[in-house]
Amino acid sequence: MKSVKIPSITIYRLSVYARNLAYLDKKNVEVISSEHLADICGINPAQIRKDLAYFGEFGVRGVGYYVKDLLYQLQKILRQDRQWHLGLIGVGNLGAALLQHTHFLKQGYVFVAAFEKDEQKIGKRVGNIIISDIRNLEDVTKKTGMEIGVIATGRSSAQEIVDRLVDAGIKGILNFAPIQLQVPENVFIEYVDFTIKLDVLCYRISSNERERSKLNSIFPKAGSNDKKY
Amino acid sequence: MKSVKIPSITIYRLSVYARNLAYLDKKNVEVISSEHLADICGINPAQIRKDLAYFGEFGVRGVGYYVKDLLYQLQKILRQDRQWHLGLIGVGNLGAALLQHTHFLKQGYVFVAAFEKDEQKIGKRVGNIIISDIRNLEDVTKKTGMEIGVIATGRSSAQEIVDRLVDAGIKGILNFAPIQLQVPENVFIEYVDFTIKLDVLCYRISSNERERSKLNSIFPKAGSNDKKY
DNA sequence: TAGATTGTTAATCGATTAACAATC
DNA sequence: TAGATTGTTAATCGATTAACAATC
Repeated sequence: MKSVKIPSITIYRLSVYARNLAYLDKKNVEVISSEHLADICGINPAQIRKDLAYFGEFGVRGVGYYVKDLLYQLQKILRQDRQWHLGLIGVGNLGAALLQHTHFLKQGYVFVAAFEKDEQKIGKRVGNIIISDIRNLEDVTKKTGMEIGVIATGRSSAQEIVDRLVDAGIKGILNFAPIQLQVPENVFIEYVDFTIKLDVLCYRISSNERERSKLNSIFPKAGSNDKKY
Repeated sequence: MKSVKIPSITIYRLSVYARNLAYLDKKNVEVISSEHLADICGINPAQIRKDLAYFGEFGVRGVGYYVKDLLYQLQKILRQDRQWHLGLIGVGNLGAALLQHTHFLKQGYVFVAAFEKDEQKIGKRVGNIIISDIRNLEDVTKKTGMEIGVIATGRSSAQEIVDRLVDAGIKGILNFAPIQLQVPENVFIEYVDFTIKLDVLCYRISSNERERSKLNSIFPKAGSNDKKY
């Protein structure tokens, strides 16, 4: 009865596997070992086998995994075997780019609505979508069968929008706004935050340089002996 | 000599703390406890104190942290106390949105160049940047003092571009292309991948529904007894 | 001083990986 | 059968958190 709680990071990797299997399939690769797939994904092969074991046995011992078959199984697990209806809130530069992001469509994600508070933008078309008034959020959400809200507003309005989406019955939120949001436990939220990733990058570069200049002052020349990878 | 390796996730959280401290400072909050800050960031208070302890003692026992002071210290650690020069490769919908992303500027990130292979786009202006020919990547990188490459191309060209950026001396890459990239060990890379996040979201929604319908068939009504959070 | 909150240790928790029996 | 690779266990590694002495 009590099923094992599967970690988010495992699901994340499943999606990486599926993506790369789709690529291999397109290249007409028919069979792949966990070791080779691990190479492509930048992951440990035991990790892959462990991740898959949460859901069943998909491989053939001594052989590996049939690409088409494993891909099919993963798509079923991830519910990539159907369309998902997205709604965008906040049609700024980023929001507009997401509306026109063709990669989503290939993956089964379709925007069915977009919302703005800016009167100038309401009624305009971006991609295939006519922008709605944010005041009609609840109505349009229900009419269009929106299932997932994509938040591309600023920090200040994000929580209020989330509350309204939750009340309207939305079960998932992809948040691009730089703020931690509150949702009830049967609603799920994922954060996309590239400013933080830039911060991490800059820290790593700086601390690497600090490290090197320290080494250089002790062993002059040592740091300049760069190897190719 | 051998300094403790600080986990990426700690740096990630440091950036979250800094962001929220900046917000608190703007609201004229002067002192904050780890418990309250933890609330805002959606993190355990012991976690915050542990993360900070990697870098020093920034608080006052019995009091908490002075917002302005801690913010200043974090910005110094993260090297947010200077400008960073970004270069964009691939000016599609997403790339163009990033070029015009005003939030970056506030954080000290400035695009100094953008590159395309599409002749139609070369020479056009987006935001403050004139798009360069990708063939001049190495030249323009050096001339503009580009430090970080932001990859917003498709999967197929990403690795080749990374190799050229690395040869041109770039030390950090923010990658939006859906592919695992190879870099030498003194070059750092961060991935932004919102399609995967959508996949995780859909899995969570689906598995939650599967769970609920299972419960409902055993204890009818149980699932409909929704509590507010 | 009494109350509060930090900095830090030690315990807990969870995720990764090596190793190998099972088996194609 | 011999060789290869999975599925799974057990060991390792690392991150989170509770607890509390230090101290403002």
